[in-house]
Amino acid sequence: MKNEDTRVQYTKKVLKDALLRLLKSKPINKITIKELCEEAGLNRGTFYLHYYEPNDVLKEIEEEFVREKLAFFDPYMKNDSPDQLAKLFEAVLTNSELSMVLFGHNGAPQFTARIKELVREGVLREWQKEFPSYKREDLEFVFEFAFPGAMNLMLNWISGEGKLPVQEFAHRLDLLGHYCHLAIREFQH
Amino acid sequence: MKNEDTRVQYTKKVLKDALLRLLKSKPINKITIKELCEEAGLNRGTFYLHYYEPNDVLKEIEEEFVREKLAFFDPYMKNDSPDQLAKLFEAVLTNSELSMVLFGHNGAPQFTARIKELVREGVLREWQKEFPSYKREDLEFVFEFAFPGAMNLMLNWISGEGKLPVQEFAHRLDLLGHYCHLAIREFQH
DNA sequence: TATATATTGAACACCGTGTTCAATAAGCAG
DNA sequence: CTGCTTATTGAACACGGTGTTCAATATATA
Repeated sequence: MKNEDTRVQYTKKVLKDALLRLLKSKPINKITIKELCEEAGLNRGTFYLHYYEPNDVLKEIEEEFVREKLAFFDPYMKNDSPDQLAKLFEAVLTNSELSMVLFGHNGAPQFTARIKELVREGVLREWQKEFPSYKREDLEFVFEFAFPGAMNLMLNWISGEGKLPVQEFAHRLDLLGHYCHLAIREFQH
Repeated sequence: MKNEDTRVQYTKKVLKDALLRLLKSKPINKITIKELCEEAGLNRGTFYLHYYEPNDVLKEIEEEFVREKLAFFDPYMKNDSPDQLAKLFEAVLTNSELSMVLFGHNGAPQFTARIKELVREGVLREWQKEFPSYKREDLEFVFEFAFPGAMNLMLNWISGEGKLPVQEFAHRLDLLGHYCHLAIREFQH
């Protein structure tokens, strides 16, 4: 009873594949259980044995992506190297098709929020180390500014098929993050 | 035949009011035509005389908000003053309830994009004036970074009932935008 | 006041939903 | 390989929202 039944694994896999196919042409909330099952070649009743709505399948896809490709963000790994950003790009690049769906507008509203929370702790800790004199709340303020911007740039970058070389793109993100901190000096309270 | 029929005006108004009421508890894509009409006290058939789906009503609400409250962004008004930001805050503050819905997660996915395009031209022109030596594409790169961040901060700020004084909040946004430009100096090509 | 037209309520077929049931297929443990 | 367990299937069902129609009614406008 170690692993899931082979049949269940198959069912979930074809559902995920079918969903990703459909997500390229329409947003998640326009995808119906019926069409998802037809795309997957499954009986509609089978869907209800594992999920409640199509978004559940998407959540599972995200979960896998985070667990398998973004494991290095785990704070327990004590990965204090600033090349996390580079690793993230690598993961995104080698899974660009999937990333485009997850990060894109047809993707999951909850995904961005998921990544945000995943990244928050590590980034704030890093920043706190670099700027010990700054207040935690000011760093969070800047994080709330910089994170969505970085996500948006990344989405543009993936979609645009990476006109900029990876190194330069990462360099710019790094720069922007860095310069945002400088603003804190002029914050008032 | 100057204006719309009084009855049509009434119908659209109650639909908008009803939709805003419903949007406080659930996202737009979960709102059904049936419940919207019941909330509005209208016959379901009446809805189809003016709209196709609930999102159309939301789009019209946005349209009005932009036209009535954000008219000063119109580039034809040649409003070259940098107090556009302050005016935006004023508009958002005096319509905080509506703004929270439009900017928030239950609101319209297209609204943020709408504002983005509305603001883009003015902001880029302003920046180009301030930093004539910078390339247009670099300024756009920074805009793609700064805009989502600013929107996110604004949403947080409205929802948090404005813990920060307006002036200080606007000051910080201004600062962040300014410091982002400094990064351009170190861009490579 | 007379005319135009917006709204209503009812009815309709259509479609996706969520659930059930017995029959069938496939995996898994011994 | 065999027997047991369980996932999947196909069919059926009631339910609810959709989109459209129609004549009847109410209301605005000229």
